[in-house]
Amino acid sequence: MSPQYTTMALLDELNQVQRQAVEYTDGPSMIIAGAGSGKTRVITYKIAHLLEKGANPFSIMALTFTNKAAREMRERVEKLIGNTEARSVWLGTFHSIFARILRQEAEHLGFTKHFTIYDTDDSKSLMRNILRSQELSDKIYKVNTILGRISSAKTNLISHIEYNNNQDLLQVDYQAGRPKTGLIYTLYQESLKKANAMDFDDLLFNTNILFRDFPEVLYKYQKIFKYVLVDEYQDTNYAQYLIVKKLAAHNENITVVGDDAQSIYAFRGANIQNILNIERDYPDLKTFKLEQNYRSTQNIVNVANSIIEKNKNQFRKKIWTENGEGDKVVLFNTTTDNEEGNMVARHIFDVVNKERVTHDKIAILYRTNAQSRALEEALRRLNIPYKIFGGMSFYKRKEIKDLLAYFRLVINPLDQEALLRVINLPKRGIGATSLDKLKIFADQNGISLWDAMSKRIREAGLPGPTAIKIFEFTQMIEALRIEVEKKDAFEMATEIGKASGLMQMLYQERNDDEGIMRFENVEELLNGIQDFCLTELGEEEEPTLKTLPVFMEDIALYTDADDKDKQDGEFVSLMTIHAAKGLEFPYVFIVGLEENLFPSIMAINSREELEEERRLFYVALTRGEKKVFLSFARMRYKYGSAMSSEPSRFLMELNADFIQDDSGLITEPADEPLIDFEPNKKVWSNKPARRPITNPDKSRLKKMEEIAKSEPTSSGNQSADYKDIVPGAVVQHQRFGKGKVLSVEGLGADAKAVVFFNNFGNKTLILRFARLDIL
DNA sequence: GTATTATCTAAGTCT
DNA sequence: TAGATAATAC
Repeated sequence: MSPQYTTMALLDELNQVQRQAVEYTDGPSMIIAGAGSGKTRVITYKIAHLLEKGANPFSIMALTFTNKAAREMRERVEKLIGNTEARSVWLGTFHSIFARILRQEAEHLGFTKHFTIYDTDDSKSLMRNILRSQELSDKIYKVNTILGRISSAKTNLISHIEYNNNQDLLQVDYQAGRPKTGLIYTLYQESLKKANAMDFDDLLFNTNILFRDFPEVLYKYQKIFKYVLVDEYQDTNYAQYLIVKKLAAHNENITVVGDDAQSIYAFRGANIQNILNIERDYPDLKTFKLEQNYRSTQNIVNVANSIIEKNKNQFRKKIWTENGEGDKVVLFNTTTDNEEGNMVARHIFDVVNKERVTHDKIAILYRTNAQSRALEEALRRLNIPYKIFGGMSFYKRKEIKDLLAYFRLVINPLDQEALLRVINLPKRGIGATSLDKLKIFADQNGISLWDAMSKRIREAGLPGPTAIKIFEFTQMIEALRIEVEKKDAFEMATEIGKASGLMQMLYQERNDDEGIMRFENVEELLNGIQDFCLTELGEEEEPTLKTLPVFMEDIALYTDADDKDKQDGEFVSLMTIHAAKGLEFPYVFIVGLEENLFPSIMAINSREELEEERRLFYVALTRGEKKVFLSFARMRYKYGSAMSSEPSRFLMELNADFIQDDSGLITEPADEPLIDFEPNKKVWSNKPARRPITNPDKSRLKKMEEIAKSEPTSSGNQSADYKDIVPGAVVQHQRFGKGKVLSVEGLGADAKAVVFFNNFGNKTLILRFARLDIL
């Protein structure tokens, strides 16, 4: 370990306030960090500074909200001080760090260390089962509503027992026509316990229980963690607040970093109050305010400030910058959402060609994931490389979840959701009727479904052949189970794939394009597991066996945004504004600025909700470094039918001085009469005073079209593109990356190509689905 | 028990 | 539109 920097040199890279914040290491502090003010820089330098002062890396806990932020932070600390020490810092998301602690201490709470973490789909499926067993209508007891209610109870540390004793809560449920919500909460928690499983909220809830009921355990961790740092503090909920408070109570070396103006997770229980709480908890709290923005141009900062000023609830502060004035923020509009996509694509085409920037400098941000489709199609038409974050990720695919469910079951046979998912996959003749009987039998005897199947199947009253099939299934799982700690993850995974018959089934189903994709996806998962087993082995630490449970712990809280393959390469990034928090891009497009979309229709009924939407807009704007584009469409497809839309109220709040208004919405009123795209629909009916010009800048538009058309590869329909896929061509695949075409068989969209990818070897791809881009 | 077809309905952001 | 569930036929 040889520090590359001395402490002094390290601190010289900070401005005065940043430096003070970093140097204040003994005692509680809060850093209010405006957008782009070097927040991550301060946290990483503080960790590095602590290490240089001789702190044990194991004594530092740094909590973030996303794995991505955690990884980025770790990399930056490694760069500052050399990596061996940085690797030992407890740096991760709230959920992953406390899942780790919960596994270590699981037996205190009546779980095993191999408990399963249920994702949202598992929770929903479990909830549906409970509603069915209670014969409650899922029309009245909406799965999402009930789960939302349970979730908010848990984040406020209200157990199901307390819930059922709380007259206020019961009253609310009663008046909402859902008097059995409390009972359902109890049944839900009991099911989780029986399944040796926790949902996302339980990870925080149970950590609180652990620290509350086992003071000696709490004390142990209080002594270990001398320094606790929390990123994005404005987005913590009560459960998180209390964990942090308890952990830090012994040493009081707590650093929280946040910005109330960027609080966008109130819907998930985040509580701004936590900022006030911490001031109350630590009367000698030292506060640092970072207000200088190093990221954006003056125009962008000014526009962002003009928006956030409209919020009543905020700690007054204003970010400022010494950066240049820059271009004005561009506002344009289009007739439809598809046209919006086209316009964005053309603007990107223009920016790339004129400003000579690469595609990875550009992001398109939207309010909802559903908006990505129109954008995606438009980008593809102009051959603009892009990557979508969020939405359907690799780990959400059916075939992947199926195999993972087998893994889960082998690790934790009590995992009922996994069991139900795979018991009849491939088909074993175990249908719904048998399972219903078994569930009733298990409930009556107070045992788990797994125990009913594996231990008392004779008593369940099933037809002989069915009982035998079920018993054989449990025997197969048990046999695999014996080996799960002895073999490495890859060996185990392939064995499970084989023994279950799943691989064979998928192999046989490769008769259409989707079948081939499914098989390839599973292959990719197995390759990934192999990589997992190979990496980190042979390093200086003692080589531990990378077992399947270790792999599963690693990916349990993995999300699409963490995908390492997606980090690099020259691609336009598409994501929700929520996902963009903490990121920055030179060019940012914020699309769909329409009423009922942004602000969301769900959030226009109270000032609090509306202010959160406004903060969201503020977050979006402040992602931009050089230039920001805003757009809205006058018509948008929703559930297949066209709906007219009005421009967002937020657009009227923009300070026009810093806007280049191509839409005519906020500057000059239109002189031409309003032209409706559909004569019978009144589009702007509610906004008589401010009428928009109907069309965007036509001359510009036409020119863009010419540029687009002059490009040989972007001249229109997809079939033209297929012609370019010939042996020898270098292509780009969304997941496999760069590759070389070896051979092509067939014609047009249905043709199959064999492509060699550097990282994945030879793949046979159907052109229609492969979406290959010519490089 | 399984495969196919018809019907219904969803509002959103994330670990 | 699309995905999930219910109904129907085999």
